Amino acid sequence: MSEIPSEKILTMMEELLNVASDYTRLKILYVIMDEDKSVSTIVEEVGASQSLVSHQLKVLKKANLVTTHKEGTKVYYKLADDHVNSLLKVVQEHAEE
Amino acid sequence: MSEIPSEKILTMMEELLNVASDYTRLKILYVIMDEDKSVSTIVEEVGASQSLVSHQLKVLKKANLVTTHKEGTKVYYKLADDHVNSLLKVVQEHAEE
DNA sequence: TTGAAATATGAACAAACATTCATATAATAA
DNA sequence: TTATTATATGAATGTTTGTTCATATTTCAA
Repeated sequence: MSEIPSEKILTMMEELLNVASDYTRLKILYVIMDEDKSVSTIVEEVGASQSLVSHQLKVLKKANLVTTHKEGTKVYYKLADDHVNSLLKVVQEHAEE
Repeated sequence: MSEIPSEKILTMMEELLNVASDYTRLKILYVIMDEDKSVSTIVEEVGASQSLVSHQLKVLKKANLVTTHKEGTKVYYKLADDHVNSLLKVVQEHAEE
């Protein structure tokens, strides 16, 4: 007897899934999964343009999937919490079958 | 040391998340979560137009998130497998905090 | 065979979005 | 200050997509 979540919860779920459902952002999330990394490192490892990565990092941050801290001129991004990990794991398992 | 999934896997993950990341489709998935239901029942319980529900059911089916069987004029939809449940659970938990 | 009920489909449209390009801002070093 | 490195931002654009409206198809009963 699972209930349908409230409109508010459903909307929040929709937003989270929307943010996660982009190739570039998925790749970013994996790149910073184990340790926080600077934007320039993320740009290298993701293999996308600096502008695109910066735009998408902003999307991820606005949705609270990542947090940041600054060191000098560099900005380090990391996953916000463990839910993001769980989400990626479940989706990856589904995809790998 | 989590590896970045292959391009193919990432694309599949992107597609799954995309399909899940819509308000109407999320609601449909919850409506048929416990038992399979006919389109007309889904339309009622979701509270969207028949056309919209039908279109979105098609999207869900194409992505293999749901399966169908026919009884007379009615078509019954149900969740394809348990991954869908797990995915919704993880996302819902994230949203509820 | 007509009619009604259930479901699917196609066109049309506005809104959302990913990406690129050019440029701005911030921090530091020389 | 000036130059350089790191990051962010804004405009522009082409594509995708959610929704509606109208209509088609299927199934079965009368």
